[in-house]
Amino acid sequence: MHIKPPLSSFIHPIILNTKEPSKAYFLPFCPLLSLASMRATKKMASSCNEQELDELRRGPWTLDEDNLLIHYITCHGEGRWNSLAKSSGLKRTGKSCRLRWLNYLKPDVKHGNLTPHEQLLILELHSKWGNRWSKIAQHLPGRTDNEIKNYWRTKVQKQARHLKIDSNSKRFVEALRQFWLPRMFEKVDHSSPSSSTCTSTMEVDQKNQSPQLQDHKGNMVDNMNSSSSNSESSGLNLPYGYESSLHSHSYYVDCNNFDKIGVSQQPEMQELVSSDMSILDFQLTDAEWISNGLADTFWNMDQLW
DNA sequence: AATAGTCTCAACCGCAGTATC
DNA sequence: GGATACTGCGGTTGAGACTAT
Repeated sequence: MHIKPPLSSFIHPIILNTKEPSKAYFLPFCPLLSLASMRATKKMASSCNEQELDELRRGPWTLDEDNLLIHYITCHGEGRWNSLAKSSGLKRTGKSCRLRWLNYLKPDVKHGNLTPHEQLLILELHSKWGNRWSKIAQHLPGRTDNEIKNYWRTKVQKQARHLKIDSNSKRFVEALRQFWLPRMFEKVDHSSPSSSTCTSTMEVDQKNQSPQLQDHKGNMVDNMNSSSSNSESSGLNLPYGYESSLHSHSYYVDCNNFDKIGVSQQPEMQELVSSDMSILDFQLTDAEWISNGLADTFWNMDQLW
């Protein structure tokens, strides 16, 4: 396929970073395509004639295709994807072009691992909205719904499987709040230069708790009490802005002052804090399941992140 | 080194909502 | 108002990379 080179003045950064495109294949020669999916493709692209359908490409995009799409959108703008697909010379559906642009080629799309901030935000927002990936993605600039969805499936659901808990269950949500969110706060704290002078009580508590949780199964409540009393007796003014108190069968994080902490200086987090959601404000009423080794599992799962 | 199992993530699919004719 | 086209969303798939045996 001969494709005009992109404008000399236009060098898209993603082209420099993109993976070596996998071998591309044309629809009629693709052994991986089932008859059903070919039919589906034909049905989907109902506006195309038979010959066009036979030439429609699927599968990974090549560098040339990427360049062509970028070049076309640079000149004509995005949107009207079906006509774009036809006019650009790409043998792709409009849907495919749109997806490639929005998820990968668009200049403001971030690539690379999610930051602790972003991971925290995803956990928070998913607790609030569930699998509303696009809505969640709106609060993470540069991240796509697809990326967030993949993150959830590969990282979060993996943890759920590991724990043998349904990731949609209340128990799992509680586990997230109980263990992950504090850990994420800790990570955010470490990763945020602006908050480097802060010492989170949660962090202190966790440093104290973690080995105990790992080494002494079944003593969770006592540990909690111990930690709680430390926290309370010290009368700490939580520099992190939230209070953590641990009671015999409950674990309570007060986010009343949450807006003072580093992480919540981000607009998205401020929105969360100001919302009616009290995501960090939870009571653990069923503590025994944690003491049955769940905590161990959680605390040992940093390696998975 | 070979093989099997697992993980990641780009891409696809079906569907629903909206726009246009 | 109905038909058709377009767009966007969430769920799913599968190729390639990675890891364990």
